[in-house]
Amino acid sequence: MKKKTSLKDIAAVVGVSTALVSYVLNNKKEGRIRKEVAEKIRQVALKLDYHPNQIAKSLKTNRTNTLGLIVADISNPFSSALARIIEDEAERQGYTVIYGSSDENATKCGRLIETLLNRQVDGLIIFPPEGTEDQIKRLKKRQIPFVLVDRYFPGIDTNYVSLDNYAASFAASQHLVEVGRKRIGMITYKSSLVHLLERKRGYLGALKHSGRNFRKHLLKEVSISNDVVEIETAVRSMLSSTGRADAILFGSNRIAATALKYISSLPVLVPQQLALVGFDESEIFDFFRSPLTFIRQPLAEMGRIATCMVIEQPGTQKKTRQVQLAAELIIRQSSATE
Amino acid sequence: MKKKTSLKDIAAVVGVSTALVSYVLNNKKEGRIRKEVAEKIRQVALKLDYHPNQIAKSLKTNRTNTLGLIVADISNPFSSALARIIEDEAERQGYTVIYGSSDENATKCGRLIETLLNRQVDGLIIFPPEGTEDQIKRLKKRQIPFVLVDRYFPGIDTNYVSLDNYAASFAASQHLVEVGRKRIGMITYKSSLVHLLERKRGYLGALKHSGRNFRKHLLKEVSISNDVVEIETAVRSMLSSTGRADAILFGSNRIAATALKYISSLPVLVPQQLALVGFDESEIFDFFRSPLTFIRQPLAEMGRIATCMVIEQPGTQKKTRQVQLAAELIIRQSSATE
DNA sequence: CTGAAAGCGCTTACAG
DNA sequence: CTGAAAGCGCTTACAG
Repeated sequence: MKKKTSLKDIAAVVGVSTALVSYVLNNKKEGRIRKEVAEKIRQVALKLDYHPNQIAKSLKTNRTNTLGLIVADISNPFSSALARIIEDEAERQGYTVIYGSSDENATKCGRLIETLLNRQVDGLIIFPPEGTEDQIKRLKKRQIPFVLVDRYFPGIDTNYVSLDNYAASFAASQHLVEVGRKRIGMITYKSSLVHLLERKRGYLGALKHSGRNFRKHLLKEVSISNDVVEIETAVRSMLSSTGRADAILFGSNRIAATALKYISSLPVLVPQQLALVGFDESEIFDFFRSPLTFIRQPLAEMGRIATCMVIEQPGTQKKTRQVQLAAELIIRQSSATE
Repeated sequence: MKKKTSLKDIAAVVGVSTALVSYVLNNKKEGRIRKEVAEKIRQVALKLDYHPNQIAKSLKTNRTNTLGLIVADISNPFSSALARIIEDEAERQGYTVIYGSSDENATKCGRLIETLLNRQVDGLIIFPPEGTEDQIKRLKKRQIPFVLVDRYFPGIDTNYVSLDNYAASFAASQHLVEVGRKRIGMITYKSSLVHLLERKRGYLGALKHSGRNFRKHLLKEVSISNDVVEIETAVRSMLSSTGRADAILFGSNRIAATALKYISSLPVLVPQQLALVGFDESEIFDFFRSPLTFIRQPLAEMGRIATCMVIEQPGTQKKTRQVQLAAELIIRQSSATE
């Protein structure tokens, strides 16, 4: 790379100090600098194609105007949709974003946090994986501005933006009850992450509320690694047992994708024999033989609020803010009344 | 944020110069520093929870170990899949990545390049939108290490990694000929971007090669903004005219997604009356009533090569490298023999 | 009103 | 062998 032109170069040409150049180019001491000098400086800056070195500026000001984003996996549509919203909102406020994928792995998340912090990001937006409580506590203690998205830890008082997963899951299950389903099942992740626990709790709550019995074999918890065989096995056993499911709620769009592919290959009628509801959105929901009923998360709002929270957060730790957003149940053919 | 501990703090505690601390912590003058001093420094660093400030380091070394990535839209699966591969490869080599979405807009791309450069990225990986020739030339002149991905400009000698789009499109069209299709259509983008021109050229080439006539009404070029109505209109007119299409090749996964949704609503049999082939991958291809035949791009290779190219590129401009990767045609039901 | 000097947190050529 | 000094490219409190 060719050497870039610096304040010093401009100062040398014009015959003033770098300080003066800095003032002029940042419009700092408006009017208090001689017109001709200011004009000359601007001209030379243009001619030498000057572009400020943000790194140097950051070292001095201790602000990088950079946000660190740690998602589960940038190639997952849920993550990348949020990444796009965060990018746009960050740009609007003059920030750029560095990203990393945790793969739901606590160790990798820890490494990522360290890397981003070493790069002096002004704040962190994190989808925390299971087992990262200590990392989050440490961030708090170090007074790093950050906000948790999608999930959070009830035991730690932090900023977060999340869906009201309990209500969303309750509403979806309730809907299945209302369309006359008797044996409603759920496939979700085996995890201690609160958003997933809430989804399970919402499902159980709705069953109880409507006097349905909870049947152990209709609640399947699969590994968060999204193992295809495990999900197919779960579907198969829910549909083969004596009290076979007549409805299934999927705990995530990844689970739904795998399960739907498998169900497509089975001789089961949707929704007649089996009603289905998905969590999150996915283009494939439109292409399943009966377009899927699903729980829509307000991603735009979620991303925007998270970005604003972490940027606005003042140097001095004010009190934390928790936001729970409401989901919307989009009812379509896969859960139509029989 | 609390003040972080710096080399100075450690030096003060131990009673040595910051230089010495730097040497020890970077294992620079191994053995040439007294054991006890080195040990003491390491201990204090640990106790004070020292983490090097990459910003300061960067200012001095003129390297940030950061890559700038400009995709079309991070929320598009094609972009985000590549973003993930680039992230992984960059991490392996000790780099992090800043991203931005151009939305296929030249002005936005220019702004993005400036922003990333001001942040002193060590290199740029770019999906250049239409009309960015001057920006790319400028990058070359400034001797910024960069690599173009997916598309490139034939008139500018740069590094790039792209698909052999001509061959891919030729093979797909040829395949449709071989399964007995007579009136093969294509819906692609109206664009001067070389990868899209090549796709069109491959289609036309295959027709010619097999003695098929090119029929103007069977080649539809739609706006790159992916307008739903425009794509639906294209499909409708290809299927309604007298010489109606009995096969369609889609020029991108976005076009395919919209077209497939529309075709699903029509009383047309796939593949009996209409064979279909898509470009790129998409989960929805599996869910269309006849799983779609598609052209698979070697994304992993593409991302990896691009990342290595931009990192390896030496300070002194060596000669550029161009890579064209071969696609794979995945044949499935949507183009099965009648 | 104007601008020289100090310093952000590092690295490393160079002097002793 | 050991380590003090200079400097990367900026900003801004402060002196004149």
